Amino acid sequence: MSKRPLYEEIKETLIARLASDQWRPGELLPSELKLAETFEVSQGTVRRALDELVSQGLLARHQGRGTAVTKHTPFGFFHLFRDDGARELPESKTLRISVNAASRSERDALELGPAKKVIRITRVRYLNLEPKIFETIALPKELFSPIAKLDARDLPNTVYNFYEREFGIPVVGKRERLRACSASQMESRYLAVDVGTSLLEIECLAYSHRRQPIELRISRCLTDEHYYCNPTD
Amino acid sequence: MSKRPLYEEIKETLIARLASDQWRPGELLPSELKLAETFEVSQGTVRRALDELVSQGLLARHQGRGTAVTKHTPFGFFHLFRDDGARELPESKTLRISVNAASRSERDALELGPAKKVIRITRVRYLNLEPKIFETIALPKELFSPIAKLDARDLPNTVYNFYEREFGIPVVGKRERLRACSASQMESRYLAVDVGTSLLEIECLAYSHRRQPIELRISRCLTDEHYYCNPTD
DNA sequence: CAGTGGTCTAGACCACGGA
DNA sequence: CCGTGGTCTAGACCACTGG
Repeated sequence: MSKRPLYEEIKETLIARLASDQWRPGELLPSELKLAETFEVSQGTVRRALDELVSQGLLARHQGRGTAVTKHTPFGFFHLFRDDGARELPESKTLRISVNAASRSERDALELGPAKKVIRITRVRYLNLEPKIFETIALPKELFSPIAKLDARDLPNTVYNFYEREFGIPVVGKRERLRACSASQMESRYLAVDVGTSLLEIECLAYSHRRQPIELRISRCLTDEHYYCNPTD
Repeated sequence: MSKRPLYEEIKETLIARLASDQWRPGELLPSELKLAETFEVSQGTVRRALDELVSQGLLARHQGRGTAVTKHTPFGFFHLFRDDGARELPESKTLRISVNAASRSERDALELGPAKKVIRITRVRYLNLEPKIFETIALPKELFSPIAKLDARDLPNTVYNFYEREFGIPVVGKRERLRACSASQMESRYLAVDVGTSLLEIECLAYSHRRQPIELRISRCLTDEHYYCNPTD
């Protein structure tokens, strides 16, 4: 006997099935009527559950066609805009892939036990062919160990899709924290600016279903010609 | 004859009435049943309109009591957190209130014609008693001219509430753009740091109903002990 | 064309708040 | 206690998609 609304339970069940890959991204779910039958509720109730999952970005509805699992990892997930408001897709050049002991902050963010290891990826990202972002990515080694053996050239530049395609781990959410910082020696070299130049630091923690943390990414951005805009609309 | 959904029209009507101050912040709207009668639709339809206004933050519902107009201008509108995750309320010290010709960027953001004037307010904001933010606020003079005559000491530090209370102009939304920048001489003096120190610049455009721009605010923040976190959750 | 989601109705019962 | 919003049902008709 639970006192929770039916649509909450249905939502949870659907999320669990999504997490267990019962339906693949792009695939169509059963129709509302079908779902209503199987859950033994009315169409309106299942509709409410679906609506909330849509607003969470997990599903997408198409009138006349059906309800589909979103291929996650939108871009639209990339929040740097040119000063004139245009958006540009970044190119990436991976510098290095290595395995290290997780730092304190990485353990905290990724919820790793002590002595756990992370795969660390460093890369430079280009906007309009100019180096603008110096990026460090930390991944739990237990989840992604095959990546450690990859050649830097073979890492695709849209890694979220890669995680989903190769490991079945979709990124469904993120949390970002922003600060100002100063360019280190290495950053200054790769971004072709003076040491100490002001950079925008974006610390982004990506997580999958059940809010399991997947990736900690620290991007340090030159914002001389770009700005960060959050998705508040 | 419009082909738009009924709840959209109802939503628009309600927004118009809110904009015209038919109901004051904190006041209770008529019940769903009453509204359904007056609009000659079913309760479910009016409910959907209300739900969307709630998710836009214009209304708040309370089971057993009714649906109320939100007093806008939350805090929760303030996005700087201490590194340990705690949130602090900023104190303010207003330095100067003046009237100037609007700059190019102010005219663009506030949608002002040429030769229009703005009221410009500069202030320092303190977190935990330490100066952390240097802030410049630009307001269209036509909307807020009484402010120009105010003594700097008389400006409250939660100005959004002030706009709503004194001018009947509620802030219902904002758009933020972030960059890294370097402390100018004046900023370095008030924030007690070296010239050139990296600061986080938050450019915030606040608007009222019908997306009318109200205020352009540029906050330059020391992020040595704080971070910015956007409301993506 | 059949099947889907999108809108809308008119009821029902419950949980909560305030008088 | 009554009136409120919160949930849920079982229908209806429409608009769109695809074969």
